[in-house]
Amino acid sequence: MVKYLKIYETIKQRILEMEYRLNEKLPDGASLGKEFDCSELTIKKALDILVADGLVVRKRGSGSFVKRPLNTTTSHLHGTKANAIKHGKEVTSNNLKFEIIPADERIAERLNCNRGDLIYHIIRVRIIDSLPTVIEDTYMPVNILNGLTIEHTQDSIYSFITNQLKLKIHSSTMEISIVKANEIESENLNVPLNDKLVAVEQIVYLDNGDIFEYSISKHTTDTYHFSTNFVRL
Amino acid sequence: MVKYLKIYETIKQRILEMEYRLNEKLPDGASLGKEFDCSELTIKKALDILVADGLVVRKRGSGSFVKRPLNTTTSHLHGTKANAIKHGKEVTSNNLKFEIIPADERIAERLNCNRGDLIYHIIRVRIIDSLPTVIEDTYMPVNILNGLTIEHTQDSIYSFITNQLKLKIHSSTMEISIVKANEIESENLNVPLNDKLVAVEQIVYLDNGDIFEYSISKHTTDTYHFSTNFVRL
DNA sequence: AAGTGGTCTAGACCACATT
DNA sequence: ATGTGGTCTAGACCACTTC
Repeated sequence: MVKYLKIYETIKQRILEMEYRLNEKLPDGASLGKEFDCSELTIKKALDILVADGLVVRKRGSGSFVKRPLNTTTSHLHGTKANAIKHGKEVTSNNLKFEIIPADERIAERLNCNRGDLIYHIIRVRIIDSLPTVIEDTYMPVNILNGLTIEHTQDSIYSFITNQLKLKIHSSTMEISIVKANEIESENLNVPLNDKLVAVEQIVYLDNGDIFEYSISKHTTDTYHFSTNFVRL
Repeated sequence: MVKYLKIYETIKQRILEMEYRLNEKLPDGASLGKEFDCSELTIKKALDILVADGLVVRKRGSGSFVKRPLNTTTSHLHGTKANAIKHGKEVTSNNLKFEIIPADERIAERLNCNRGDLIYHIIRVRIIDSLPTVIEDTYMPVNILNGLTIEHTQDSIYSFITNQLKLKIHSSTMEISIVKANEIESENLNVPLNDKLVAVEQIVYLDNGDIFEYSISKHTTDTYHFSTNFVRL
């Protein structure tokens, strides 16, 4: 690991373990540079990540201060399964569809590919702690996800992507709105027809700029919970 | 403005105006350094912001490439009014409550202040394009928002904070879930009792680490729409 | 082998806050 | 006046990609 990340981890640890306490002033750049045997700029890079995390505030002329403790945000840069496991829950999947189709106009636009390109189309009901909770409608380019099988979809597609294919997820866009359950959704999620569902539309980017997923998930309202934090750029 | 921000703006402009086109390779660091008469590190800082924006991907060994066009994300680091205006909508407010109260246990924890500290407590119904759309329950420390009047709450509190008090918003945390309308909400939002609403709980931080707002907003499901993008840190 | 980004240094200079 | 962070430079060295 590179130096500034090591320093970042070390200082983060100190904050989380209260070695540096809330509102306490951190040592200045020069002192930290001596401690970690590096230049002040390298210290700055480490502290800048802590600032983005919201754990530190730096004030020109007065110093760097410890701020709020880390809050546990569910990252939507992981899959449904990884998030559930992080919260100690069991996930199974019920595949409604696993097919390869040519991209139509709309899908091609979302996936930034050409019409006719081959696309995995997967519809799954995710069952969390024995409760049908989400129905996920997912589109992924075959040329990126080459080798994806129905077995992977039973488990975690994200783990296939990161562990097997060694691809790295960079970012995602997300839109949340409320929709009414149609017949299929009603049946599979065990809710009344026209009951309200939380619709989440996502486009997920790899760090090379490629899009590997476009999906629409519909969640039951009882179970849906989303939390995040923003930092102004 | 500092150099790297100027360079960032310039290059962003070139991408948005298609001078640098999608998937096109940008000039390398040394060339850009010559063009902008600066060091390569300064170029890197500018390009790094474009990477965070998702507009550029940098690949060690091969170069920097233009990626997807900017998408219009509604920032929740602005107020309800600013967001509505950006979408060309009219906002008015109907104040249900404007009081100053001492912080109880729960509020003190959320606002990271002491029990008994004075807090503005404001409840407003926001009417967007003649439709009652959100009921906002807001708590703000008096010592930070000193001078806030009921007139400001009729308009935009955010504009008071940024324009009058010259405070800068740094970040926010946000939680979304679905709840049932109680009597007050049902009446004011003109929906049936127990109808579902989108509850958004927010804590907003200033760049000095202080919290200036804790709020719970409840939106009608017909109108709620949230979009954002994440970047993995 | 050549091209290109990423990390790191030492030091200069500036902007802002505190005393 | 002093302390502290922010920007910027010039150059070294390394890691990865392409040819």
